[in-house]
Amino acid sequence: MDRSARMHRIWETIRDIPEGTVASYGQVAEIAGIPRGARQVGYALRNLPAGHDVPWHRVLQASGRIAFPKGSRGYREQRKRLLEENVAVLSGRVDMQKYRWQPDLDELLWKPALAWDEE
DNA sequence: CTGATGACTATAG
DNA sequence: CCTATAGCCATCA
Repeated sequence: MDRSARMHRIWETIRDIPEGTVASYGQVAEIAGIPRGARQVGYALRNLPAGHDVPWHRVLQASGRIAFPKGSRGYREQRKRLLEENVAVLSGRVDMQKYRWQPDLDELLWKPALAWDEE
């Protein structure tokens, strides 16, 4: 699997995160079929093409914190987008227990199945 | 090839 | 809560 395919797979996975829910970088990586690939998820997001429709703001650190430095432009933008879809952000943090995305069994099985074909 | 980097994570103090 | 540390791993210079 090359760099481009991996990034596309990550972006696709993030597109599946429903409005009003969130996921951690590590969770996105696992679902995308890239174990221990949290940093690669960060890399893929950093390289989003212009005009994308990827809901990047629904991806947070495992602790529920926004990855951008507090007060930075990205931080403010992400916080704003989360609040817009009713996800509470208190002190730069989201309650993961409450908002964590829980994929259907369908997605958990179907997605990895696609990954196997491309090895 | 080698070392530095980072939208990460878990653990310890 | 915060800093430090150690793993992690694809990219990049």
